Amino acid sequence: MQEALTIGQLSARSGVAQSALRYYERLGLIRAERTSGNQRRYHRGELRRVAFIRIAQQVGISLEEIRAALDSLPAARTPTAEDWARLSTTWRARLDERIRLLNRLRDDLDACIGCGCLSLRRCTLYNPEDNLAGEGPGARLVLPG
Amino acid sequence: MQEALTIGQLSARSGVAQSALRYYERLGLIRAERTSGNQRRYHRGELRRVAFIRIAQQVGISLEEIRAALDSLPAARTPTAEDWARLSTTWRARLDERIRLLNRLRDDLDACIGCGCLSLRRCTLYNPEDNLAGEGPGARLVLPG
DNA sequence: CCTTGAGTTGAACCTCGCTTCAACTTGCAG
DNA sequence: CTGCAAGTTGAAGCGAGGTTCAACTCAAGG
Repeated sequence: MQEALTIGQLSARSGVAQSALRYYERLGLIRAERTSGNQRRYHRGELRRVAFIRIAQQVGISLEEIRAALDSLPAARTPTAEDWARLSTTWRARLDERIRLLNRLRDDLDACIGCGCLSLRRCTLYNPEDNLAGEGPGARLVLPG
Repeated sequence: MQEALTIGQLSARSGVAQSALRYYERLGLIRAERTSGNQRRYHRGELRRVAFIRIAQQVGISLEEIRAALDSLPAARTPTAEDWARLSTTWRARLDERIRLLNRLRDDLDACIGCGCLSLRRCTLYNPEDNLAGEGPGARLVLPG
């Protein structure tokens, strides 16, 4: 098993376009060594990073936030299982939060449809606190989060 | 209760910037009548549409997809509760799907961290079907959805 | 050698979802 | 009627997250 991956190999393995991998490198999300001829060679560990990046993106986290999270991993040595676990703990909270939000949105929508209150009056979804009467009649849209 | 809302009123009520409301109109997401002096006047029902748009956006649905969904509402008459309910049913499925996906992502991540398999080998998260051995050894990243 | 495919760069371009701007016109209160 | 806030337009700009392109170099096989 060879130690380093070319960009083509990393792209094929990760399913991420080469242009995107170079872009991630510019943003500081992944790292590569260079051959004498200036070609990128990736540690196998970068595959983990790329996977992590795509997963995080899926749940709506920006590349900048992802970069910040990945910066918490030690650059000098290969991250251990504990390093990843520490990072994962933080992110689990994010996932939990998003799941909670989605559930609330769905349930609220169900409730609104059910009660026929999509008129935006007396509706917990659009007017959660019912304290917005300051500027004339009617509710104001308040988005959760 | 006045019948029509100005753009300023709709903006204040919905929490959406006027520029965004004009943008939505250009994309065909909302509609407005015009005064003799060419100013927009919104039916109160447009408030529902705007709220719907923001909610849908929150769960990561593009404006184009939202437009397609809203096109299913009758343009001629004010949508009834049944019209909205029909639309909501479709979207509930979307929400359920996204919730399912997020849960899976979280659980898989937990499992991967737990088993130390973030090496992308023998890992259900990165290699759900374990049938990707065609092009050399090692797993390929396969994103769900 | 020569060829061919894979890799390199910076710059330009793209879509999405808006915001900002300039240069006006309308609506309404005093 | 004046004055001013609120509305109008099209065009340009922005930030994120990339892709595409031209012009080149590198690596490996014959």
